[in-house]
Amino acid sequence: MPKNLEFMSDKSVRVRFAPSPTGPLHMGGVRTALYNYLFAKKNNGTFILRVEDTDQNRFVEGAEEYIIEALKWCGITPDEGQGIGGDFGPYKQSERKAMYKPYAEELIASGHAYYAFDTSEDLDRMRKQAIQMKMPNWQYNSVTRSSMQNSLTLPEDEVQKRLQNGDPYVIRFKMPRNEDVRFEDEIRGWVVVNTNNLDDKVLYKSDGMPTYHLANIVDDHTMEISHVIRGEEWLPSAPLHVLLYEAFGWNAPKFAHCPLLLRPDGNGKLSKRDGDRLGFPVFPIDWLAQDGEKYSGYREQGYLPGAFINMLAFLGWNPGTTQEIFSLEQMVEAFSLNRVSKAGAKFDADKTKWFQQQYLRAESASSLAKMLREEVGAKLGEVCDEYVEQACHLMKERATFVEDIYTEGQYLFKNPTEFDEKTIKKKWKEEAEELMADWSKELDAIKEFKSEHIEQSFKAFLEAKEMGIGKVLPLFRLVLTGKGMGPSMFEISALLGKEECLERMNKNIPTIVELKA
RNA sequence: GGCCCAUUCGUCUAGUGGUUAGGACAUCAGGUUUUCAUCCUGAAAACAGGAGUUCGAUUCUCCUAUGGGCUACCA
Repeated sequence: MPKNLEFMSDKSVRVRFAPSPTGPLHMGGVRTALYNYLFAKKNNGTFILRVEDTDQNRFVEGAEEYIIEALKWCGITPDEGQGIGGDFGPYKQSERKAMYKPYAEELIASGHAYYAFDTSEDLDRMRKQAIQMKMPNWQYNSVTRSSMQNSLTLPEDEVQKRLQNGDPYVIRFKMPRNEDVRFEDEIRGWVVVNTNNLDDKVLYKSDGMPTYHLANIVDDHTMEISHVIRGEEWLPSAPLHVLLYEAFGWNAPKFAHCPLLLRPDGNGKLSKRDGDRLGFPVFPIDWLAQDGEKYSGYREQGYLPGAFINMLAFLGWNPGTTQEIFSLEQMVEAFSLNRVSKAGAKFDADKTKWFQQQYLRAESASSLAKMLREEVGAKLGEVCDEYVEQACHLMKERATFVEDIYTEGQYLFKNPTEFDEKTIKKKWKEEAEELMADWSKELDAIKEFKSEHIEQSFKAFLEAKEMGIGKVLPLFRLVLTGKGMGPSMFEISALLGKEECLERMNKNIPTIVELKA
């Protein structure tokens, strides 16, 4: 029996990716989105994008657009949600603002929440005092709330007066005392927390916005979310969420907390600054911060989206077989939450490159040619598509990025101006000039200028000269390409064509002779 | 500090009481190649420690250590 069958049985699968637009989405977030997407598709479900912008202070211009574009580049586009639409909108919490207050009030009416009038300054003072008394963890909770300014301690008419006055207030969850909250996480199994360790979280802020906790529960419920798949950093607040569902009398969705992405060096979770410091991107696509600082992305570094996604998926998930290269469709087929690992995974830049190399190699010469044109465009000069395609064919085995095809194989597009010193030193002997001049004549005599004919002619030339291939071919390579290494010289010369070859022989032999002297 | 989560080669991981502890990346050594890359072959490399449970623990339980997360009117 398929392991996911249980999810298909009662209600349909609806999952959401719910980032907040406080900046660019980093690769950890992309992976969470990916797991949501894979899970949804695997179970014929719906993948929803919801924007959690309840913190007006942290709003960053362009972040929402960035998220949508990044997901699009990765190929994990939502079925429903912000920027797409659907029957459960709006999908941006600031646009749902009006609907949260009644829910908060419902909780007050049922005794699960209360008004609190303490200001941020009051709370700061409490915390500082506590630290001075060597109690570093002051919390607004079942014991401290009795000495604070709230609707549990103040007389009813005083509460009403303050509310009518428009005094600022928040609504807090009344955390029950000494209760074990338990839930079964799809990845971790049973998690148990005692409510004595939990505080009276603010549900509704004095600015009229809900906090993440309230908005999250209300939205997940009203959007009929079946599974909450999110990062491990949410695990500590999951018990609160479970309690909230209970307080509302709603069925809670299933939870799955994914392991975090860790930095490859040292400790801690992967963060914004690690990338450019350690020499790899942490973002899917470039992000230009408002202070002008640029954070680089995989897309602009030349990674193929498939490679990026494949690599990400394997940071914390595996199919249980030895197959490592998976298209998005194959991943959907193979995915299941119970094969997601529990421990955090250190990001590995080398393996990422390896994935990229595999994906590049899997591309056809013609699609590589197309990409190369898009990337380096005019630098290629006036060459036909077929030529570019051949160049890609020759270079792709030794390239990691599309751009490498050009940077490593510039000589395919123009006569080299630089000649590898080491090769000159090692291979260019006294007789080289004459040898190459003779070979030039042989080249000129080749009627059908094809790889196999050039090779035949070359072999004959070697025999006539009674010389080994290792003495002569590197010289030919040096003259034509300026390099000491690369693809087959016969294929290169065939691609360049007779005319170009002869011209380079004429021009470059004297240049090298001069360099040698 | 408190709470929660985690712990197999350097890294990502397979493994669910009995295995020569498997694979991949990286590393190293051979082979192929004019060369480089690719490719092929091979090598080195791990169950954090300690108690239990058991005929037998990498696998189950507990403790310790280490790592990580959370601890805001942020998400």
